[in-house]
Amino acid sequence: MHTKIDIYSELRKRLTSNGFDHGAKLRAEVLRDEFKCSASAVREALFRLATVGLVNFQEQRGFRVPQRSGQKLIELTHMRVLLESEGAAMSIRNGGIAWEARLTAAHHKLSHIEKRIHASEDSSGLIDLWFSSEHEFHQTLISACGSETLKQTHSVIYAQFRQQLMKADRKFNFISENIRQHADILDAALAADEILTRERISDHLARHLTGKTLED
Amino acid sequence: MHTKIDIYSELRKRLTSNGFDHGAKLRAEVLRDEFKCSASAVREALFRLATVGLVNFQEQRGFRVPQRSGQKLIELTHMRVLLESEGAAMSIRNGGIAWEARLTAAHHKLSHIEKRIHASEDSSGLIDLWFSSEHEFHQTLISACGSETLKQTHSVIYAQFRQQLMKADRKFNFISENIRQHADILDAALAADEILTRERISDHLARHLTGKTLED
DNA sequence: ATTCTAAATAATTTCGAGATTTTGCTATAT
DNA sequence: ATATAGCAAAATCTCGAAATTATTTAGAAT
Repeated sequence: MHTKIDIYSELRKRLTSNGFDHGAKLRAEVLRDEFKCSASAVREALFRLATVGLVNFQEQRGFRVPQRSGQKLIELTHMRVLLESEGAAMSIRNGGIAWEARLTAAHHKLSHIEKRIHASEDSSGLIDLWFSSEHEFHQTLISACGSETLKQTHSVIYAQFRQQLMKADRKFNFISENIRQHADILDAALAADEILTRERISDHLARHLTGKTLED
Repeated sequence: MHTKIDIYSELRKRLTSNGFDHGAKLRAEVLRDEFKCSASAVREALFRLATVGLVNFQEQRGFRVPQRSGQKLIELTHMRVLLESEGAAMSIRNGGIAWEARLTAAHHKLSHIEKRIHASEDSSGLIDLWFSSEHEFHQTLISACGSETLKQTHSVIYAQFRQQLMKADRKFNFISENIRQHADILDAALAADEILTRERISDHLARHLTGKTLED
């Protein structure tokens, strides 16, 4: 038996990691079987997901997974740059040793996984691990900013960003560039150089501003 | 008879304009009478409001209006500065004549109301008008930024900001300072001076960063 | 062949009753 | 007096069936 929160998190996970196709219809009456609960419970979860942008809802027409869109990815990337730059700058000012330690740890973990992906032929088993480690690194970057509001907003935007890329990011052609960029961000942050950190976050995300990342 | 969207918007309006006390309990079984509908319909609306931060929800403990909090107001103000500065700068670059015209119009309307409030003894009849005009001016400021995502995020943050202030802003002690600040923002925006516009938006909102605006 | 209409089918939304959980009250013991 | 346990009342949550609305299909007319 699944609890209400399980339904929400399970759906959220699928919506951000290739569990549904873009544009797919999400019928409560169908999903209820998987979760062994009523349609209303699923419906409620879908509603909540709709207000954080991971599901589209239309009156009398049900729920759908948002379509892929180059414009949307550009906007989400822009928001990420805005929020992460600001959050990282604030963390540099307020974070102290504890934050630096957490950031170093998060980078160490991410870096290890990225190197394994870079080395191996078949990286399919490492995808989920990379997604969560990449998320953790970027989350840690802003974790000492002192604003719950900024962190919550970032988490909403990040999930939508991930959803747009759930198909595209699976080939890891970008991985060697990424390894360097993550290290560069870490260095700038540890050097407490706000301007440089902002620049490097911006550079890191720049490849999503070309409108090319969604092409298959 | 009320439709579902009416329930949502009516509750949203009350939650941002002194319709409920801070911390008040929101019982679906009670509110159903006002809307002449089932508790489930109200419950659904409350859920949706919870995910945009206008209502707090706790499992098995129902819904509440968020408490006032100096820290939260500071964070929301900071987010407004971040989003409005960026949105205004982008609008300056992309907006063109049409945007300038809309901004001038919005300012004209707001300015007219602010002067009436400044002059009159009893401004209570003008409160709602001022709220909506002030909102419209700030919304217009970022309206040509080209990013739906930024505009939607701003609208969520703005609503929460307004909710924090729904009691406090009713005395209008700040109004004469505000008249000048809005005019200054308009001037800088029309002069296409991005840096100055950013500064003036920041100055305009600065009084909410002191933690004093919530005191009665 | 195409367009329009109407019936049939399918999907979505509303609703209130029953099940579950929390909260408030009272009695008892320390 | 304070704390605890048990009981009663109230609030919340779940669910499936009924009502509403959308979509598809089939038939008729241009």
